[in-house]
Amino acid sequence: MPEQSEESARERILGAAEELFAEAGFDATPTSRIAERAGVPKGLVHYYFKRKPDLLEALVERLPDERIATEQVVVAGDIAESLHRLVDDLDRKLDASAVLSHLLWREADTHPAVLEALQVRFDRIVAQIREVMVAAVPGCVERADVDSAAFLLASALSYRHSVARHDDDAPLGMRRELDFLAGALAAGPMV
Amino acid sequence: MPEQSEESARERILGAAEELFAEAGFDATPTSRIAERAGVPKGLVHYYFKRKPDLLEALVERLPDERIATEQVVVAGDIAESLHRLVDDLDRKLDASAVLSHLLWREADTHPAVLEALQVRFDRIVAQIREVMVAAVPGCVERADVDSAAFLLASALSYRHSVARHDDDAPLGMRRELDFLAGALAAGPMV
Amino acid sequence: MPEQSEESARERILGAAEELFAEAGFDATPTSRIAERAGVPKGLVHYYFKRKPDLLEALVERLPDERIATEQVVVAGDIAESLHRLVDDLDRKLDASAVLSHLLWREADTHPAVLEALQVRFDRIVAQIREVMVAAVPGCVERADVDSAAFLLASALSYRHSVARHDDDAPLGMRRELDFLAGALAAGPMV
Amino acid sequence: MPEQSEESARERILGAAEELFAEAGFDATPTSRIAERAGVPKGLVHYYFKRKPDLLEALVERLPDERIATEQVVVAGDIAESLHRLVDDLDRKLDASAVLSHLLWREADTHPAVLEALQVRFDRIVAQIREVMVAAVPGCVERADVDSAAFLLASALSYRHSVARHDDDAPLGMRRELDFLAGALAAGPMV
DNA sequence: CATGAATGAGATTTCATTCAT
DNA sequence: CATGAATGAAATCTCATTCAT
Repeated sequence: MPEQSEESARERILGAAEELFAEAGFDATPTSRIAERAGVPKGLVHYYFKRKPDLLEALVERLPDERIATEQVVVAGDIAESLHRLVDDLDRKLDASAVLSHLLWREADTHPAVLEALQVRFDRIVAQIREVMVAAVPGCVERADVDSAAFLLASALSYRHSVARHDDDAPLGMRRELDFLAGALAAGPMV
Repeated sequence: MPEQSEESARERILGAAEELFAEAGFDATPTSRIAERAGVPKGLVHYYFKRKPDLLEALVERLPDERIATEQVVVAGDIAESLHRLVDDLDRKLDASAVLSHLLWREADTHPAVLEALQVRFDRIVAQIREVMVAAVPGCVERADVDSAAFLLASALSYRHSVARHDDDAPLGMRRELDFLAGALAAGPMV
Repeated sequence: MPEQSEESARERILGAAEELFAEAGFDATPTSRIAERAGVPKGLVHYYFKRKPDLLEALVERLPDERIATEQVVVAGDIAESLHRLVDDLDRKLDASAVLSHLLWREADTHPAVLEALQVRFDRIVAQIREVMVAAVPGCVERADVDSAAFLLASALSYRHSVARHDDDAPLGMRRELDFLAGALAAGPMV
Repeated sequence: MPEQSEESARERILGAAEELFAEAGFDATPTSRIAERAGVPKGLVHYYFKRKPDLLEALVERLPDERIATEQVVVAGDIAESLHRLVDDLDRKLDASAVLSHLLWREADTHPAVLEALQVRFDRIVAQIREVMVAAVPGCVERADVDSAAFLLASALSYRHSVARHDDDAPLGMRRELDFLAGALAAGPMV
């Protein structure tokens, strides 16, 4: 007899696991505490997830697809503005699953399924940034520069959303950095 | 009676702990396994480190100071070359304690002492990059641009050394990105 | 909706239980695995057999009656041949329920109903062997010798069918032993 | 601080395990009950025996060697008496480890180490009986008859000590059967 | 009738920590 | 100083059984 049956018991368990794993880490979170927070009996956790790592795998599968339609953020000819809009959108989507993202970063080391999911995601973000840059730059632009800028930006984004989130007082935006990158790209091929 | 007494038993314990924590995480590493790998009896671990977290704290104190003398890497007027030399040096120093860095990053969430050490280290790297940039740029340069570039570079460096280290096939160097940043800074204030 | 409804679901459950109990023992076999092998939902096992031990009792009731018509195996005057035929028949019948026999023997210790069934069966076999011996021996024969021989033969038979079945390379027949016993009985009363 | 330190804690644990396994079987005996009966904390059982099956293996290694000096039981020329003395000695030795023997028989199915130990033991008993028979028979004797008789007797002995032990009212001795076998052998080659 | 989600007691196992020697 | 037996709290996982549908 489920107590708060709005959400299915399975869903409540996953939610509780996500929170607790993010708070204390995978290993430091007993399944009993997950059950407690989810408001279900201890046995039910293992009924749905035979082994504890299965919880992690299920969480990976809940990772939202943060793909963004390139044409919706590109402002033709204005790299800086295009990047702002892209980063805004990415931030929003990444924030929506911030807890999840962070916990996965922590567990990537020891859980291959998690590691793979994260690498796929990073590559997707790099590709997306590159796409927007190319679409926004008016004339032609050095492909190597675009790659460099995209890699730097993706690193900074990922870094902030996974590692540097502890630094609560840091401003979320990256306006300064985006302007800098946009300017560098607009300046055309460096000699 | 220590078996391989070249290193002190205490040192061997710390070395074993560093390896094992990095491999499997702090929580997933039993002190008994640390003793085993260090080749010391189980009791000795707790003799030197009363509580398990004491091992982590001792490891933090082993963090080498990767400060680099600015004047040794700066090539006046050549930002790109200066950054290359700086990143080379940083990479070398960070790599020397790569395992340690990574493990600390993993445990930052739950061990405040570790978190603080990491933030101090990140800030130190940003400052150092900024110093080198300022010293290398010939004329004046927008302070905001230097800050942006330094932040982006420090992010990418930290990201690689803590998180992205799994990606074995990625080239360690960042030549392309460094050239790009150097060019952007050399181009002078963006409009 | 039974999937392979040739056999009734109840029958398939008993068959699966017999196999699994024999493979791993009663305690080490979860009812869920019985359901799985039988191809029925988990709930159905407990629907037909309220408690797990009920499965064992139902299996005991399936023990075939291996009684053999004495007159069909006795070759008057030829003890050896008579015993051969008897043992052949018994082997066939016991083999038909070999799995069941073995599992019951394993569980006899802890399930009184099973123990009783096995003792009844052993006594029946002794009696049957005795009957055949008496019918086959031409003249008179020491009753004590018949008893001894019957007991020895029943022991060897039971031993093989319950315990020693692991020894796959042992020949099933006991020709040598039967000839020996027949000769001993034929030799008349020992002094 | 051991409570009854006459016997070592490890020894008390093995003793308790032997008793309980024999009473209820391996699977039905929780390690917690073993600890309880041994008068040690639960953790100590797993300190000495990492996995539960390790307890069984340790018990197998405690199996006494019931070898008997042939020359001590043989009464030259008197097969019956020789067999009596042998069986008496074997009974005594087997009885000394009766509980252990029986429990091992039960678990042979699922624990290969146990199975092997038991087969070795059975073969040893057959060989010993054969030796005594050959030494006691005055003239020459058919080798096949000796083999048959030895196999029958070993079966009956093993059967009684492992399986048929439930039958408390059965007399332990086998005087009748031994006399019968001795007579059969003494009668010389059967035709 | 049949089902499978739900339950909770309890089993095995792990492990940091203590402490007598 | 150093050791490893001892301890017990707690973790993961299993499973017979119940019951609403």
